[in-house]
Amino acid sequence: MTYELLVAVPRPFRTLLTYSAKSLIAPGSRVLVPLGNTQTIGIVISSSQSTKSQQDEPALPLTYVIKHISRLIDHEPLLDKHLIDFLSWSSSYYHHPPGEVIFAALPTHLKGERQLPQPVYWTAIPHDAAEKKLQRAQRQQEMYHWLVVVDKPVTPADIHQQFGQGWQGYLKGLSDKGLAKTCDPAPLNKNDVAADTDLLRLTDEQTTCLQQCTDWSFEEKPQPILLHGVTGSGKTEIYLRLIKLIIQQEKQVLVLVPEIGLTPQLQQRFRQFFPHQNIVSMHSGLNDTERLDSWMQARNQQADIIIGTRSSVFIPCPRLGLIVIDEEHDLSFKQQEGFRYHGRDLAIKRAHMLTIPVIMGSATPAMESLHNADQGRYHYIRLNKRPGKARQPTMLVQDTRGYHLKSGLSEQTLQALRNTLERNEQAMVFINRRGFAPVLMCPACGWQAQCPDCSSNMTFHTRGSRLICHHCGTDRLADSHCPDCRGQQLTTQGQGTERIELMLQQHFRDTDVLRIDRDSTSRKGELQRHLDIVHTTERLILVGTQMLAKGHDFPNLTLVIILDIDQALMSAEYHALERFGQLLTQVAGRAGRSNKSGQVILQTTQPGHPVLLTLLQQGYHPFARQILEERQRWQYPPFGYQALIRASAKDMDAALDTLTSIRSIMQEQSPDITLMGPIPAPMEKRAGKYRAQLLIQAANRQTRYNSLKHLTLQEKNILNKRGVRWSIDIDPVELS
DNA sequence: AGCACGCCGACT
DNA sequence: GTCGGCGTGCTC
Repeated sequence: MTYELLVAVPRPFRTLLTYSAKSLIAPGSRVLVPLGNTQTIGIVISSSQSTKSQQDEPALPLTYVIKHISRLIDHEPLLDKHLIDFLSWSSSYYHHPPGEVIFAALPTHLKGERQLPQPVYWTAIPHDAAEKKLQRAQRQQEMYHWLVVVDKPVTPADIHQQFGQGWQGYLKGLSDKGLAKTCDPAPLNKNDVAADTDLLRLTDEQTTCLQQCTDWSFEEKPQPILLHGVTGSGKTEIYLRLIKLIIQQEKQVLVLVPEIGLTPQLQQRFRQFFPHQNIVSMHSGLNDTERLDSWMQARNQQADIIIGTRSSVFIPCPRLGLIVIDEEHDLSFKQQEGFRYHGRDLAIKRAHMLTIPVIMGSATPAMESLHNADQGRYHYIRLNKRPGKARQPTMLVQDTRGYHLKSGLSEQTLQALRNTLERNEQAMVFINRRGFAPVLMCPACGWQAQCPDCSSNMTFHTRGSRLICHHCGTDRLADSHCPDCRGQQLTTQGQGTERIELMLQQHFRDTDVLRIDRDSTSRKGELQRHLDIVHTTERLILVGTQMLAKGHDFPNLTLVIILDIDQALMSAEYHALERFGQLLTQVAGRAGRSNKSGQVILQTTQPGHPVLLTLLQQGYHPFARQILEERQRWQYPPFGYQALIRASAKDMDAALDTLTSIRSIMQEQSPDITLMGPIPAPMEKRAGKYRAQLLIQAANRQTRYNSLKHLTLQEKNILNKRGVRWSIDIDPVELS
């Protein structure tokens, strides 16, 4: 008797491969299989009795010989049925090869043949003479006391967190002395959840909101909840209390946060609220072993709460009861290369497949989410009040047309800065461009420093007088004179954080100017050091990029100045306005958070921009309405459904030719889709490759799916030469 | 993605 | 005469 397996291998194949095996293998298990003339790891997706023995004639004659697997690696499956179904769905939705999708969900260590680690727990062995035995071993004594006090089985990860480097030695010491042993895991403690005194801290608005979210969450078929809460309105407090209810039902909770959202403060708040729960995290700051540990704890149901960035949406959680998505509008939920999934959208799908609630929060919800709420597909609730006396800041538009700007700031803006500093308060200048100036040019002949590998200017950085390309990282010493006409002194044009910093230092000699951007905070812990300075210095000017917009609380900040927004207002990219509105609202939320009133100044040459005025005068929601109306007129998302096919090659024509071929294949089969392009990408050349794109728009998901499914089936018929690489991006958020 | 096969330039 | 350049095509 033989069995037939469908196996996903980590290769860009559009299909699963068929292998035979002598026994039935549980789906989700790893197998080693022959592929070509090598071996590779695969994950079994399905397993069935071979049809070969039953019928003499197969329905379709096979054009290949089915090979036998080399060996089974796992004795228990890594992934459960739900996760396999969820990953398969993701693979179809994004038209991405199933094997690559499945392997994207595995921690690095499990992508090979390494054995699944067995969970280990340690506990203290009570002993009367323990004190005496440990007299001369200070750290071992501390560890023993800790194990006794904790009074439950702990994992090596817990011990590591508590005792840091050298924990293995101390533990071994205890074990050798008969004072610690391995044991079975502890049962989950559903009753010791959170301190009840915390409930007293909710405001009336929060209490009502929590009640509503609770009711919605416990509906028979819960719909996603969109929690629209202004900055500082306490969305986290709602999440925590909703999570508590789910934990009490002995379920697990997955919390998705943006890439920079997983701050020590957030983890601290969770640990404080859930002192008895096992909280694990999953983010880019962990090494492969730590990631494996978190993954295993989630899979083995030891972790009650998993906090992580977008890839955490794929973590196995056998008892998942709730998904929380914080800052759901954040762009970092969308993977921008390879398997281009959206963590938020997949989280909603996963919750739907499991019939569990999902709550997503934001001060500036994404247009798609607001639209889904409008359509009744999501529940929608608001939190409008900031705690304490904090009020919304006043907004001032500063028309800079026809003014001579002193390195970017108008005289009125400088005056507002002066006033703020005189009151011993902090000001922040926000400019979304790092470096000194985006252009280095020759005033005589017009030459500009260009990146050799990208179609973009190189940014001038003062540190070491260098030119850096912000798209590919090319970095070289800046020219001292024009390479074309040899003569003149070169000049810079435009401004970045460094130039604003320098100008402010010269202008306000008695005030500290602190710059916060990727360049000034690249070293580990540097951002935290900078933030500490902000908290301990009364009077200060902060200069920075969008790093400043996210989550940090600056109590003494009362003035926010926003520069260089015209690009967003005039951009051809329809997402730019939405992003600008979100950024402005988030940045403005930094001003006047305690009992001081805040002011926001916006310098622009477009003071009459209608959407800008709506945002400033009426707020985010009316602004969003206006954008949605505009999108509806053009049938742009969320009213239409897009996919972007990107191609890159060593020359532009090759890329365009491939896309033209794709276009004709799609057009033939799907007359009901709109095809735009192919055109060269807005940035034609990047990192030495020419890039082109073809935009597909459909009236519904089904049409989009069918047209792209047809394309992938016709893959072999695409005219493709000269090393053209192409890929599909579903629901693109960046058309560059 | 790997890995092999395959047909054209500068080397012991 | 061969080593190796990476274009093309296949993997159950």
